[in-house]
Amino acid sequence: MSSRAPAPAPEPMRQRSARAAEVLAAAREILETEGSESLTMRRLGTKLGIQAPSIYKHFPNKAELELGLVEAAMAELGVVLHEAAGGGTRGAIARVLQAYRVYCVAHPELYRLATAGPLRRDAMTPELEEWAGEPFFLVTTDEDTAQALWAFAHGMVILEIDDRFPPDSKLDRTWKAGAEAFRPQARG
Amino acid sequence: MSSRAPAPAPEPMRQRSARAAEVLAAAREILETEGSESLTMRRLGTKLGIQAPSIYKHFPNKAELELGLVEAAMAELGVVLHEAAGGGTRGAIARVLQAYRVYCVAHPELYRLATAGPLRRDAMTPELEEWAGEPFFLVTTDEDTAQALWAFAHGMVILEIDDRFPPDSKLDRTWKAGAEAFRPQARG
DNA sequence: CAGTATGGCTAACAGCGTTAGCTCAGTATG
DNA sequence: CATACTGAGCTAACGCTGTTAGCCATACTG
Repeated sequence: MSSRAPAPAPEPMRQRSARAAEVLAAAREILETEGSESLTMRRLGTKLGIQAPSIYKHFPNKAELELGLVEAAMAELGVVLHEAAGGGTRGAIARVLQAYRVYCVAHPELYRLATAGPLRRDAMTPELEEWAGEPFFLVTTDEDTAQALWAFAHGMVILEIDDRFPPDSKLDRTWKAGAEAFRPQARG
Repeated sequence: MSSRAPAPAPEPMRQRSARAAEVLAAAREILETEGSESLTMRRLGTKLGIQAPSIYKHFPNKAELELGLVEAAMAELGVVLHEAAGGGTRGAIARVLQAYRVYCVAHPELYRLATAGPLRRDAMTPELEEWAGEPFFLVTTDEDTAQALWAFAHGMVILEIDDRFPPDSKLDRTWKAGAEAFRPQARG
C-alpha cells in the first residue's frame, strides 16, 4: 500500500545539556570538514578550548558522542526523504532516490559514520531508524521491494562516496537504471 | 551484450615470499575468527610466534598487509561469481546474486575490510577489481544496469552483515524482490 | 553560610602502528 | 677457509589513541 501510517512525527531528539550540544556541533564540524580520522577527543577538545578528558563530563565515551551525530544525521535524512516521498505517486521512487543521493553525498563522512558497522539499536532513539526508512515503504508496493530499494540506494551512495565505481562511470545513468528497475509498471 | 570478453583469467597473484604468505594466512585467520578489532600487529605477531616489529620484515605496513587480504578476497569472489554467471542465461541474475550473498555472508569480516572506505587502486593488482565485477555485466543487458545490480548486491550484503535490517526481516524475500526488479523481461 | 553539583584541570595508563638499531644464522663470494 | 652480505628475528622507544583518577574552582541551593 502506498499509504501507511501518517508519518508519526520526527521523534523528539534526546535532550542534552547546552554544553553537550556545543560539543556535538563541534564534533560534527570536525567530522565533516576534516574527516573521521581527525575526530579525536584531543582534537575536539582543542576546538572547544578544553582538554580532552573534560569532554567526558558531557559524554560517557566517544561512542555515545558519535551516536549523537548518527541520530542527527538520520533525523535530517528522514525529513528529506519524507518530503521527497510526499506530493504524488508520479515518479516518487526517482524522487526519493534523488533526495537520498543528494543528502548523503553532501554529508559523506556523516553518512559513513552512520552506516559503518553494526547499529546500536539499544542506545538509539526508538523508531527513529524505522521512521527515517519509511519513505521507501511509501513509494513501493510491498515491503520486500522497499527494503530492496533501500539496499540499492545505500549501495549506490556508499560506493559513490568511497569512489568505488570505475573512474569513468556515469553515475546519473546508473541511478536511472536502478530507478527504472524498481518502477512498479513494465519498463520501456 | 551478454557476451563480452572471454573472462581474461583470474590474474596472477602478486608473488610473495613463503613467510609473507604465512603472515597473510595468520592475519586472515585472526580476522575471520576474532574480528577486525583483533587484527593488530602484536596479536598477529603472537600467533606467528614473533614480535610485532618483525612483521615489518615482510610487509612495509599494516595497510599493505590488509591489501593482500583484500586481493585474496576479491579473487575468490571473482571465481565464485564467474562460476555462477556461466551456464545459461536462464535465471543468471538470481544465480549471481545468490553466489554473491553466500560468499560474502560466509566471510563477513573479509568483505567488510575489502569494501570499507576508498579502494587503493594504485596499489592493487590491475584489473582484478574489474574482473571480479565482470559477472554483473555478463548477466545484464547494459552496463548501467550492471552497476546498479552490483550496488544492490553490495547494499544487501553489507546491510545484512552489519545486521542493519529490521530484526524480523525475511531477507530471502528481499533478495528475491531485488532479483525480480532487475529481471530483463516484464515482471509478473 | 554550608553543601553540592558542574565543569574544568593535570597526570597517567594501556594499547595502537611504527621506527631505529642490534644480533645472529645462513649463504654466497673472494 | 675467511669474509661479506642478506634475511629475519629481537628490544627499546616514540607519538598517537581513548580513557580513568583525582584535584580544584565556581555557582547554585537549602
